[in-house]
Amino acid sequence: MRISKFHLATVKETPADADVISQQLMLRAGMIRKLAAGIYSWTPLGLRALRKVEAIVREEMNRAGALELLMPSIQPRELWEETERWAKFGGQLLKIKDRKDGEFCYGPTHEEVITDFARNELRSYKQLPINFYQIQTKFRDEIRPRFGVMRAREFLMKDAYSFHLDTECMQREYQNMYDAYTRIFTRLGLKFRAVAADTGAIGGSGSHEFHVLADSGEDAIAFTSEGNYAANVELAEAAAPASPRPAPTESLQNVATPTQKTCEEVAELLGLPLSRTVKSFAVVGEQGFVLVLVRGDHMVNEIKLQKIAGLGDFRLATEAEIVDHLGSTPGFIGPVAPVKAISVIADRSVAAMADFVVGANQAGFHKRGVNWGRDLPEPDVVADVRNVVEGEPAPNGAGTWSIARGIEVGHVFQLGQKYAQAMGAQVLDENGKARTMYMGCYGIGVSRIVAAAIEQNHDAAGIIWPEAIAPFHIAVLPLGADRSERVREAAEKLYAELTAAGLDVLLDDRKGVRPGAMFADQELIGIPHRVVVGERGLDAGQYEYRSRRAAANEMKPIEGFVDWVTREIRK
RNA sequence: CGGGGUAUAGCGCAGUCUGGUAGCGCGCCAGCUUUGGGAGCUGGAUGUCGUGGGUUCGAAUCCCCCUACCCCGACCA
Repeated sequence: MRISKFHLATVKETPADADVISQQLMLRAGMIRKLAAGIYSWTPLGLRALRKVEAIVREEMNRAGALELLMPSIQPRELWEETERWAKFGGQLLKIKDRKDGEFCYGPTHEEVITDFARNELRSYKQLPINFYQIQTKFRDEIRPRFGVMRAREFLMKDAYSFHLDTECMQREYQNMYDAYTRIFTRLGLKFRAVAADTGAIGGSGSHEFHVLADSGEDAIAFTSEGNYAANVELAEAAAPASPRPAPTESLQNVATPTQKTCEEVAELLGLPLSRTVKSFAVVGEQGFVLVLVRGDHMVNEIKLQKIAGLGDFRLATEAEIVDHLGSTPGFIGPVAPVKAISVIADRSVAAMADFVVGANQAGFHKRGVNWGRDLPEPDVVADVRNVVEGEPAPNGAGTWSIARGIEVGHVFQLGQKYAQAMGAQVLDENGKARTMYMGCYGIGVSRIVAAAIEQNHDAAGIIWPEAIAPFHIAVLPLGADRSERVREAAEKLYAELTAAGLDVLLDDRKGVRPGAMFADQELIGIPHRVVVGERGLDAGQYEYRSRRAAANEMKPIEGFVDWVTREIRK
């Protein structure tokens, strides 16, 4: 591609409303343009990167035996009523009406459509197992779209759905997809990690997420020092306390904490370690007001909390409810002597504490020397309801937990019969008996991968594309071509040869563009290789080659250069 | 949805408090010079000051409504 015939639209200034590096660089490089909140156009440059990701995903899905199809993005309400997700999916579902007032949604995912397709197409166990996939635009009306295409409302997704007669078969395909995903992210040149995950709104039994590792990632993932187990922090289990609860040594007393509301402030005032304080988190569940207790140095894990019987879809308590049940405003609340009956859920670490500090349910006061059984009843529920922290022991002798940040780019689920059951997707087995199919589903955020790759690979000058995603493999930069017929001809010849070798080549044939601007553009848009053609080099029979990751030029003989650089790029 | 903020040229911003000719930088166009790390000079084009209403002789500026966008919290590929 010649830049003179391409739409290269780089800018020097960082757009004001871009707050992560990938979004800044994609805008500066001219890869994407915002149309509305969370809705982007892909420019010719950006689309080249997107298509490369898409091509690798498609190749590996095909290699793994999945069949590509394409389903509609607009889906009728009736289908979503069958699984009760028209209501359950909530505000993320973009609902639209046609001219006859018929109700539709823009597909955020395709379990309903594919299950409908499968129940119509699949009649016999002989047609199973089968795995259908598509690469298609999805729309999720995110509460808060941000970070450019990393968390957009409209995005490109590869979604696959497999159908099976039994669980074992489903699990084999799950493993097959897990392996295909591993190949995909490896080929894309990304540092990634598969982690055990919560199933969320999609549902089902088993699930893994694939995360691109990057410090700017929105997700925390936990992995053990022994045994190679990794999980989303939402799921990572905290080991039960090793030692039993000590006997009380202090008596219960009120202490004045006039302005100290947080555990940190209270611990500092009392000269106690943060781990001696207890945080009280007020929620309202199906069975009323609940106080959740975790240690002052821990964080409540709301996903774990949701799984506790009787809580269901809990919500944070309002300030009025807190005052009503405990007699105090937030900041000084605790489980001792509530005004009204409440239930108490204690994290396992809290249940094993003695002589701890809690809010006194009185503004300006906390209680210290608090002990279970003596000063308040034993907790109603003791469970693991907190996030694990860096360095703490992992369960089952798996060493210690470490925490890293990741960007979720893939997710595989064993759905079981959830959708097939709700929608009556059955086939006849070898005995002529109707059996409900088992399903798996497997997603990859194609557009998100482009952003994630940048988060993981950039420097002060711009993007550094992994070879597999780069919109162009190599840039040819002629210096002084406006004055030198020789340079112009040599660059044209090199461009033709590299193109003939099957590479995606960008030739900077713009008139009157000075060298500094050429270099800056090539580095910003992240072309992994560049070759400078100038009078200096031609006199010496050399090109100046530079890898995007290198700090200096290498002089390469013109003779044999195309072969050499083609091998560099292909390896 | 709750809280906070912004809206002025293609982009980044000043001007608003204290009402009176709409500005700066980058980019864009033309010419000349320059040419190995985002060139210099000269000249030029570009705005319903987010929308609607009000106050006023006069509104980017003051008041009201609306809308869009951004940031912080509960979601997910």
